[in-house]
Amino acid sequence: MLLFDDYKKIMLDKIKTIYSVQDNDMELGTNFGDFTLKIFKFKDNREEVYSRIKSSMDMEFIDRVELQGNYINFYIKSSKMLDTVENSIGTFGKYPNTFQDTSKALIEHTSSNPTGPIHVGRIRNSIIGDSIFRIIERYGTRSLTQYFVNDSGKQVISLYLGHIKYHKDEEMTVENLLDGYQKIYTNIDSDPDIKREVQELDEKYETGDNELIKEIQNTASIVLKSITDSLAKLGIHISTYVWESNFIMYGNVAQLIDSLSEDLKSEGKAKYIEIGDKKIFLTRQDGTSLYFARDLVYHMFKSENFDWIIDVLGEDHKDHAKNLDYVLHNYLDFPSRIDYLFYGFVSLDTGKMSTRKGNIVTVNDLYEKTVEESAAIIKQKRPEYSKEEVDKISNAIAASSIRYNIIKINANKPLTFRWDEALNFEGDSAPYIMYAYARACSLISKTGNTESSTEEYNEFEKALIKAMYVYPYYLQNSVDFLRADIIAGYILYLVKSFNEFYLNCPIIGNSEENKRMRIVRAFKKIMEDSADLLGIQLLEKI
RNA sequence: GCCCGUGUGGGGUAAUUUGGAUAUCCUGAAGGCCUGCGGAGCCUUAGAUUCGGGUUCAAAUCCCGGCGCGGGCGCCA
Repeated sequence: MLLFDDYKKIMLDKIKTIYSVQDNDMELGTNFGDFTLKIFKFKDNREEVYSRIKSSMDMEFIDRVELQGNYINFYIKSSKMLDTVENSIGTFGKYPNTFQDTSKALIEHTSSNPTGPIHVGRIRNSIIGDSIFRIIERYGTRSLTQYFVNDSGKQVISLYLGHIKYHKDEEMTVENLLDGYQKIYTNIDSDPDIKREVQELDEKYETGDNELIKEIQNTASIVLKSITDSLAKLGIHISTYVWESNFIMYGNVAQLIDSLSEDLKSEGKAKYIEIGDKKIFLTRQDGTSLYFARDLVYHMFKSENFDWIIDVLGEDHKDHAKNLDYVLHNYLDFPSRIDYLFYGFVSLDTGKMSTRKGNIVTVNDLYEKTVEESAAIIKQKRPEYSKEEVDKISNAIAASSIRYNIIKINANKPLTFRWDEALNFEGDSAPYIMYAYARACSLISKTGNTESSTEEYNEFEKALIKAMYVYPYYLQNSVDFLRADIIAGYILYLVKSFNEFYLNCPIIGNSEENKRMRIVRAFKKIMEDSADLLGIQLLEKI
């Protein structure tokens, strides 16, 4: 929960004692006042409504109240907004302050099958998950992230078998494993032996051959390591891992199927549950379990320790999630709050991404090219920087840029990856944001820390102060709708306000220096706070 | 075919939940600022709500239909 001087709420509460208005009748103003109240429902006597509301607005933070058409616009004193931000930072080290929630949240994200490098499509999952995790933490809810490692099923068995068949005496490197995996897939249709071997291993695996399960876990963990290395480059660190095989090893899947037995129907030996006119199978004819059953077990497991479960899923999982949710709530008394966050697929401008056709861009490729490109620009713009500085900055730009370009798009929209956009560092981009921060830092390093108690602010100063003050409203919204793109939009708005201020308000040596530096120092803090939510790495020099 | 989602300037994108003022911002195009505290900047101009109906004082937003696009319809995951 966020704690700050919520002027909107204070005004609304007061207005509610006079007239019946809804919370959403008042919103943040854009061009017309700091806050604005819709009074269409009072339009027959709006003059009277206006004058009664106006005279009730006797709070100290009110600058003025105006009637414009069917709206009442409220202007807040900039000095009060700046005080609010500064006091909170001074007292609590952050604006807004938070009240620590007692509940615990678990965000499951990425969970890519450990059968290949992570590409720019899958990374959308990780970036959304990690940003939502950071936002919820910031909001005051204790959270962890979790990667569900899918190490059962034919895909991972093929990875294991590929190594045995094609690279048996070689070291288990990621390259060898992926090569063997590809070979299994290209040969499985023409070679009945391979099909049979996969089948045999699968049955052995499912009946709980713990020796085999462990060997396959080891194999998968090598590819998994390469995935988490890619994530780490973007500043994404998973708190916990859960191996799907553990649920088979410890018999949880069998238990679940037992406990549901009254609700299950059979077709031969295969068991299914009926939802509407659909049959959702939990086990196969041979008794082995299916994804749906294992996912039920996994969710029940998550709910044992967490009050709030968030799953980040590709939109191809929509039906699955709907059915899962239905069974969890109607047959299993699922105790936790659960949210499913879906995201649209990422395609390339050359068409759909396809591992088999080789039409993919891996995160490692993208990262390397972005580092290269930004390093070239830094060398040109700042030839005096050392190699270490160039390295540090270009890595920060690459991680920030990749994250920002993906998170700024509303998750449920499809996204087309384009190299020229990924490598554009102007306008709505991470370097634009990082640069504004560096400018602010440069000013701070050149000025002293002096007091100022001016009440008068020009339009640029006012706009920037307001942009800082409204941060909690954006944060609240992004938590309410579990949307990280709202924060991206906010940061861009904040930075634009700063750049306009910077160009129009000279500071060093100016008579307004002390007043303006108060604003700059607050801006620096809000930037650090908000950029961190998206994993944008701010540097004092860029 | 059926089900779910989506459609905003040349390209991308916000506002759509909760109907409300002049539809945001970026890019690209045309022009401009600046011996400037860091130009990865700032300003100006032109340019958009898929089509048809409906509800409403008011529709990008809600409802119905068409068309386009994405996803799903496995004893795969």
